[in-house]
Amino acid sequence: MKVLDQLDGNKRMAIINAALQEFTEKGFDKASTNHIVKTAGIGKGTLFYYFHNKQDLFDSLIEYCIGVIQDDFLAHIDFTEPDFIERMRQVALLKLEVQHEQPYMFYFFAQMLIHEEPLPEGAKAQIDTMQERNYAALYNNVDLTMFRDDLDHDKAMELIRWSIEGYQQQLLERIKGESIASLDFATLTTEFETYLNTLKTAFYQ
Amino acid sequence: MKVLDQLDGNKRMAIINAALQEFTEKGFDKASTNHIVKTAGIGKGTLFYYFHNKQDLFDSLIEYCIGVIQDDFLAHIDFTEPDFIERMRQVALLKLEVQHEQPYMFYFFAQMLIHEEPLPEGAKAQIDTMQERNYAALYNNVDLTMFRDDLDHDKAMELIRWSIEGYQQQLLERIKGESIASLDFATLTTEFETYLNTLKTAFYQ
DNA sequence: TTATAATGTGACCAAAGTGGTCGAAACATA
DNA sequence: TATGTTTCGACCACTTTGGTCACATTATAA
Repeated sequence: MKVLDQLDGNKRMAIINAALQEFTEKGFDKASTNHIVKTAGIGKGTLFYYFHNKQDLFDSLIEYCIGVIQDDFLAHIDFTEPDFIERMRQVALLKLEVQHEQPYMFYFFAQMLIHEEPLPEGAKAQIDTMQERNYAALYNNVDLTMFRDDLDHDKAMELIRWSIEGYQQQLLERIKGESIASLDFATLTTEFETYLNTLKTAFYQ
Repeated sequence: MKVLDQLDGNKRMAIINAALQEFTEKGFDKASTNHIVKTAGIGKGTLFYYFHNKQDLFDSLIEYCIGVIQDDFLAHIDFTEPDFIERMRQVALLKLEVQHEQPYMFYFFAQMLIHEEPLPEGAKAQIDTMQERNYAALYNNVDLTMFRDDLDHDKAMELIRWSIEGYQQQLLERIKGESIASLDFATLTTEFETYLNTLKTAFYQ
C-alpha cells in the first residue's frame, strides 16, 4: 500500500498538489519542503511522518502520477475511433478533465523528463510503456482514407495535433484562475467544436 | 548610455546570457547572483560594479530585451506581405534566428509577463506597444481572399499560427544541444517548407 | 618611468533558508 | 484510564543569500 493512500481525501490532495506545484516550478533540488508544508497547510513533522525524506516524497509523486495517467487518462481512451480528429477531441477533453483536477500533473511529468531527474526504481520502464501507449492512442488504426489525398497524412496529423495543443494551451491560460463553478462548459465545448470542424473542412475530403 | 553597452562583446554576452537563463529558470526572487557570476565566469564584485543591485540587473535586462526584440525582430518584418502563411514563415524564421543567439530572450519575456514581475519605470508602456506591433505584424493587411471561402478566416489563421508554433517548438527541442555548425540549415528549411505547403493546400483555395 | 584612474576580484558578512529531528500535545480506540 | 496513532512547530547544523570592501590588476596619461 502506497503511503499516499493512507491519507484521507482533503489532506491527501493538499499534499499532492502542493508538492506537485513546488517540484514542477523549482525542480527537485530547489523545491522547498518548507513551502510545501505551508502551501498544504500541514505541519513540517507531518510531511516527514508520512514520507521518509524529500526523495521519498518525490518518488511517491512519480508513482502517483503514473497511476493517475494510466487509470484516469489512457484507460479511458477509445482506441477504436478511426476518425483522427474525433480521437484528438476525445484525448483533448480527457486531458482537460485531468488537468482541471490535477493542474500540475502533465506539466510535472514533462519537467521531470526534460530535466532528467533521477527516477525511482522501475519507474523508467513504466513511463516508457506509458509513452508507447500514448503514441498508440494518438496514431494507431487511424482511417487515413478520410484525409484529402493531395495531403501527406503524417504531416497533416502532426499539424492537426499542434493546432489542437495550441488551442488547448490558449484555453488553459484563458481560464486560469477562474473557479470550476464559473466555467461555462457548454460554450467552451461548442467553441472547441467549431475549431475541430474547421480542421475537418480543411484536412478531410 | 545603458550600462550593458559599456561592456565589450564577450563579457557582455556572457553576463546577459547567464542572467537571462537564471532569471528565466528561477524567477526574480529565486535567481541567484552567485550562480550568475559563476556561469558568466566573472567575479562577484564585477557584477555589482556594473549593476547597482539585483533589481538593477533585472531592469537592465528588460530594457535590453525590449531593444533586441524591437530592432532584431519586429523591425525586420515585412508588413506588406499579404500571404498570411508566407508572413508566418518570415516571422518564424526571424524568431528562430533571434532564438539561436539569445535562447532565453522570448522565454524570459514570457515568464516575466506570466509571473507578473514588477517592471521598471516606463517598460510597461514599451511592452504594450511592442505587443501591438507584434499583433499587427501577424494579422494586419492580410489578403483574406486567399483562404478557402468555406472556412472562417480568423479561426483558420489561429489554427495555422498554432500549427507553426507547434512545429517550431518541436524543432527547438530536436536541435537543442546541437552546435550551430552541425545544423543542416538547408534541410531544415526544406522540411519547414513542406509543412507550410501542406497548410497552403489545406487552407488556401 | 610613474602617477592616476578605471576595472576586476573573492573572502567575508549578517540574514535568511535548507532538509530533517524530536519531545510534547492532541486524538482515537479500548 | 491507558495505549497507540497522528500532528505539530521550535529547533538544529549547515548552506546559500544579496551585497560590501580592501585589495589586485590593467589602461591611460604625463
